Amino acid sequence: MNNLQKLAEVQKKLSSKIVEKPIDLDSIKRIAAVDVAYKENLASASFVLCSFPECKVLKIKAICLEVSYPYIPTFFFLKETQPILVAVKGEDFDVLLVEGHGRAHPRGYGLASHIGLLLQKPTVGVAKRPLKTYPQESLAKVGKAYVSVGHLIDLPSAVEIVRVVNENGYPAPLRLADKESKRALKRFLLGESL
DNA sequence: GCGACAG
DNA sequence: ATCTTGTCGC
Repeated sequence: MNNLQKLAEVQKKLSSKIVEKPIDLDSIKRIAAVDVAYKENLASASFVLCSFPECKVLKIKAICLEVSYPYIPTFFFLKETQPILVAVKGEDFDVLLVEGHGRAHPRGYGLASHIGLLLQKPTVGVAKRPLKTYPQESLAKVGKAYVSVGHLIDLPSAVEIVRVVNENGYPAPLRLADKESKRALKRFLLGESL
């Protein structure tokens, strides 16, 4: 059995630890989002915190790191987990939006689930495109976004949350995170060249 | 040559 | 994800 097959087995095992349960939207006061941008071997992970449900920006930041793993389809978490953990370290929020899938994954364990399990915080997977295969009923479409459970939340709650912060078909916090990670990356590279 | 699945 | 100008459309 090769390393990827072993890693796939790990995903299957961790998948059973994912908890799906409804969340009272009234208990959510702060929603966060993370995204990562790249430039060759450099990764820039951003963290955006917004009020909920108003969705006003409370905090925004980004960190730069060396890329440690390549992107391998269905093993996306391998490449983005480290940057995200560093960006989220020390931060607090009630629910986290992650760019990528959660349970809507061949083995029911995408990046959003992995981050949720590691942080033991509610996470929602939000992707621009669906994967080829995923568990039935695990994926929902909200605007242009494909939503799935990351951890400590259920699909109806995840869908409602994404609907509330939806802006032109995509959750505002994630759109901001995407912008910020790219902006920080360019700023970092420019700074290095001076 | 075959397949080509998030970012 | 990233490489990339103008261009078509709401």
